Amino acid sequence: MKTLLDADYTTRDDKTVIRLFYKTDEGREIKEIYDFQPYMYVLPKEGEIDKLSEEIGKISNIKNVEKTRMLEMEQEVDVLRITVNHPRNVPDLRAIIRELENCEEVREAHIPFAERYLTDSGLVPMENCEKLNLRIASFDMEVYNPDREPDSEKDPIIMISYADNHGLKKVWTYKTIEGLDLDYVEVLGDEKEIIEKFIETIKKREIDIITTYNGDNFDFPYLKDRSEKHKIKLSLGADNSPLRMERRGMNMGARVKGRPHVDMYPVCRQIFNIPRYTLEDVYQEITGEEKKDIQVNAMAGIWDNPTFEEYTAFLEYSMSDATATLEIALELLPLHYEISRITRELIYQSSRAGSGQRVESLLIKKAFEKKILVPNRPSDRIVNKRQRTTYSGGYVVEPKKGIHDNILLFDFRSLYPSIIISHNIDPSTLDCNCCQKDAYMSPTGHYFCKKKKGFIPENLEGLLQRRITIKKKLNAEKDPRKKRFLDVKQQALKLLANSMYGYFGFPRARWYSRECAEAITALGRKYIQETIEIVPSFGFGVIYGDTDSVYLIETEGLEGDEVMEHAKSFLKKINSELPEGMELEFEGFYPRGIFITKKRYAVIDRKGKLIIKGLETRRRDWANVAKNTQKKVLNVLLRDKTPDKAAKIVKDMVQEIKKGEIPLSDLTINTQITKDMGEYKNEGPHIQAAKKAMKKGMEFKQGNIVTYVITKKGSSISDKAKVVDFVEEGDYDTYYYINNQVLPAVLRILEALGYTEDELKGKGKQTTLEGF
DNA sequence: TACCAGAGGAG
DNA sequence: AAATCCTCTGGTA
Repeated sequence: MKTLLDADYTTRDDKTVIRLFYKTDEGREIKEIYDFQPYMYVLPKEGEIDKLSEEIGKISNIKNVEKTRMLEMEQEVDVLRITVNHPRNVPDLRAIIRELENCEEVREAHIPFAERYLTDSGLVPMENCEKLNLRIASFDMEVYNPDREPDSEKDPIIMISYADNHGLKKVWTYKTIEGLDLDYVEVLGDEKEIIEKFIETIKKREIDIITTYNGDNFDFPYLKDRSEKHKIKLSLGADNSPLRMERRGMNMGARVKGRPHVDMYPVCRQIFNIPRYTLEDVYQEITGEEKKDIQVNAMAGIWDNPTFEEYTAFLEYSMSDATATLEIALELLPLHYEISRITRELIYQSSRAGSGQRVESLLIKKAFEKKILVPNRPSDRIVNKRQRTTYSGGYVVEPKKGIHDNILLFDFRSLYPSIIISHNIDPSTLDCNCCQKDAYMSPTGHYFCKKKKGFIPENLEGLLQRRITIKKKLNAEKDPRKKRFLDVKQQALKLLANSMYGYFGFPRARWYSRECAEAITALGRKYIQETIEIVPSFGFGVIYGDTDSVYLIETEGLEGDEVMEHAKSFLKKINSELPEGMELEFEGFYPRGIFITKKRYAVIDRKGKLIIKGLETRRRDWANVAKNTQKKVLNVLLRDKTPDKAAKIVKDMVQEIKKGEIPLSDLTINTQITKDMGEYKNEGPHIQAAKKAMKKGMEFKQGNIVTYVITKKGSSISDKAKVVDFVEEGDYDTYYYINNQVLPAVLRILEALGYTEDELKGKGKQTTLEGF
């Protein structure tokens, strides 16, 4: 048994060699493939294939020209398959060929060579990797940082922590202290020695996967710089090749050949929705436990003049970074193994890929199997054009504002995927020539072929059917380990199925089709609107709805079983009229809910669990004081049904804030820097806070989340905004936190119940309590 | 006060 | 480098 961990190509004697990095029962294996050459397809102008073939034959660096038949928009076409001697010549040859008189188009010239091999060979990365018991290690570094942000030119690495899933835990450092007693600490001579020890350990312990937390942007590039300083070859690769930093779009990826490096930071940003993505926050999200943390600005001081307690705490912190990263990796990697297997992308790629890239990888593999010509990547000009053409999305119902009791929720199961499948929505079936009258119609005026199944609907259906099979197995399975394995499998399939609609509308997609994306959403609107129209005839009223869901209340004085009977006949009626594969489901019953505006509401379920949507409580750019107060008010209204307590909660919190005793952790606001720092026309509080912090040596760039507090000193809000690291406890603007945080968050809710702002601020009388 | 840029959520 | 719809803030004129 073996599992494919990595693949690349190299050049030997000017010939290409594909290398496949396997983990096997015995150890590892690097298989080399010599007989695979890059190629591209060329579509000739109508009837000119022979002329074109002749023209291409005259060009140098071409190994072979051969006629073949491929599918283009579900039609068989004659094309030329051009084999090239080396991938490095592909771009130039493509440019030459596409200018030839008889050439219509060049295809598949831009598929990276190693990926091309994986596609054509049908190899599945990470197959059986669970059975092979992969050796997974994590590492983290602490760096000397007297100027806050370390500079790899001068600031050495002072600790490297390491943990693997075979029991080894280490912190390598080169300073000790009297009485130091931590069994995992190994004190070596200097920075060079700890780096060498790290490299040696990865190799000796036959590590298969290296994980880090932000290793792409910090640990690996820093380690690389420091290794170069010491003239150490950072030969971590399974073939002893050095670590390589690769460009991946806007970001960098640290690549170790044959021992894939998986950076958990981008993985966590994709999977979790939390206010911040520090290792501590993510660790808490996964395990529910607090992780040790120490102040970054204290590190250099501790290193220079350590006390026993401080140094021990520093070492413990360092160790916990590696063990936490390992724990996170062990938790999240299984999903990525599965995504890797489904999309047949290397784990190095798939762990860093976005939804669009994953869908595309999957489609390229499936296209190869069906001999479908892969569409080219759009040029920047086309991408720009696509970005300018927008289309309409889901339908949102204006909510009936206020409190409602006994709410029923219905929603369409996988609305967009089920529309794609049941209406056969695909670029190749769009406005086909064969079934104009009898086709699947879209409200947009386009129609979709009924005779031939489209490429994307077919594959989407495949994903969903596999998911159904797996879910059946999952329900029958007793062994918790196997259950978890199956659950991860179905999650991965769901993830990919749900990405298909977005892919149609993604301007950089090869299979982009605005008509398809538009048809999907238009049909979605049609079905939800038709559903809403017949609601009254079953004795219900619509409280709210968004895209694929409707919240209903009973309106004709029915009770208990009678309500459920009506709900059942409502469902039956809707479902009898839906196309096969689409289904409206009863999703839940909520004794009470409060609806504020579109996309902002809260309901409580029978178990007393509060479900809050869109409100400040759910947003990272609001302070905890406001979020917690809002949550308390919602609890009082929905759970305890004691609205008069709400005013007291708010008044008490206002007093607390005035006292100046709210801890900073409840005052911080998190906002992401979404643009390049220089691109801002309007600099909001987070940007101005970041800029001030940058003057003090902190680094900020696009993608970072700024955690700031509105302090006492300054004129405007932005002026008062300071990154939390530079704020003293108690230094906060009470006026701002009362009037711009707590009050707006709670007033919005109370106003939806009919209170006025003046009443709530004690200026008026509380007479509008009746009604609940 | 009206408008905008910017952000982050829902589905 | 998945889509659109929507609310809300802080700054500006």
